[in-house]
Amino acid sequence: MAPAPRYRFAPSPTGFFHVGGARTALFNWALARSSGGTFVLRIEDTDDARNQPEWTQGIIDSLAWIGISAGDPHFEGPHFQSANANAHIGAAIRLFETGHAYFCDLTSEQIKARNDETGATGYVGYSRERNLGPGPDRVLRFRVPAGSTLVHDLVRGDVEFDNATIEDFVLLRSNGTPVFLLANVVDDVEMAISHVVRAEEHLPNTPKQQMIWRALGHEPPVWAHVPVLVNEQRKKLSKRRDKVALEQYRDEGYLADAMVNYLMTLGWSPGDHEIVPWSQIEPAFRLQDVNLSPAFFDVKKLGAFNGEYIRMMSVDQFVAACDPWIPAEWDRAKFAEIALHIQPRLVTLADAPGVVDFLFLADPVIDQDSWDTTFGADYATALLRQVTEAYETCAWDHLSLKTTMEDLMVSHEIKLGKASAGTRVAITGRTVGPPLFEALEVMGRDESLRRMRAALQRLAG
RNA sequence: GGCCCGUUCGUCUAGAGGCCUAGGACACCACCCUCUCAAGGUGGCGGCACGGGUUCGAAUCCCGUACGGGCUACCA
Repeated sequence: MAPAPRYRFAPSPTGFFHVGGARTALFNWALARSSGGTFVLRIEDTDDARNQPEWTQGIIDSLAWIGISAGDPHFEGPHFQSANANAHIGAAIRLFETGHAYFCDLTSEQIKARNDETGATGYVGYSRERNLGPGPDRVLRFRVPAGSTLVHDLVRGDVEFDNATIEDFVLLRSNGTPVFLLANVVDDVEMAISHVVRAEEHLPNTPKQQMIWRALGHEPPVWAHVPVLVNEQRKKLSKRRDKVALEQYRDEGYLADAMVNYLMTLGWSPGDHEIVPWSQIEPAFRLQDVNLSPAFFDVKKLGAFNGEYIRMMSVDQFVAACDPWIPAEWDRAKFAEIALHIQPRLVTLADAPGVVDFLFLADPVIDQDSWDTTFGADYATALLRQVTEAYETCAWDHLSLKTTMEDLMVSHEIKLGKASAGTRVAITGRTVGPPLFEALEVMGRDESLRRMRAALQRLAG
């Protein structure tokens, strides 16, 4: 029986967690869990000095947010590549001893100078037959064999590389430190990684890694290169130009479930319906079904998913989920009363305070345009006066408030939409917002009347 | 430049030679519902990059072209 598969996930610690990385992590996670295998987290930086503990913690936190929990039995790690430097160097020496690698004392400048003479590009095996031993200022290079290298890729099929196009690449720098390509393979071998699922950009590196695997005496793992995520210009998502930090979406009130679900629809399809819980995605995901072409990370569609997920919550869940975005001084009970009415109106949780702030502020922030257009109507001021008067004595529940206004509007021959506009602006300062009568009920008679009278005064003055 | 990968509505996708008059979702538009805005409902717009093959039959297989992207460090 074949051993349980081991999927390695190797984000580089750069201070944030990339949405593209998140998707790759989810792919690996689904595969590891549904196969009874293991998701192996490896922090990849060969230089220990660059490993920032808080960055690693950030990655672990972000993974946990999207459901990839370090406490899960299928989760292993984090492993640190830099901690394994001795093994990397040991492997390099073995490659030298077995003739798979050789030392070279040429500097980059010297190589460039030679190339200028010969018209060659890259490193063309200048020191291959010089039988140099180890020494200061010498790099160890892999002796790329003649022939070709065939990479079996679960997503893309067989890809053949002509070895003549692959230069004798460096394994050990002149200062003796291992290069990532080597470190990677050594760690993969040591951690018994069976599947390498990563972004397409790594495909050109794969023949090199595969050659190292074989030179080290091991069969390469199963490769799978998934398409990259791109921006509207169809360029790979980059930190400089694009919003790529998963943490940022979390902080803006995108739900983890929505993000996970959306990410999984990029390059793959869960089937007849695209809004599906992870419990259905996990067993359904297969690498064979992953697309070959890059996918645009569409924040608008993410927003649509997020709205769906917000609406799927119970009101209690929704209130609890909003809490981090609600200012500390706001009355929680009052927010809970209005929550039901704003739930279907949100794209992100961060939008919540903006649509109900009028309930909590000392005075509404009057939008001048809303005010001008609303009270530009000839009936508006008179009607507001009538409504204010009636609201002094009518029952204070949204149904009574509504019928009271309906009784008053008939003489003006307008519909409720126009009739309520003046009160809405007086109360909220805007023409758009949650249902007016429910908002009035939550706000209470005293404060509502105060605002309506203030509006009348402003109209008079 | 070299090597590699890719190409179905604007976007994400379904599609494994006949179920395709190419299906769904987001976006957009219209209408319905409606106290505003949303949500919800109904409908609309819109696509197989191009050219050759193979086949009775091609979005699907093959070749070429075009276009796009990725990689090309003693970074990871």
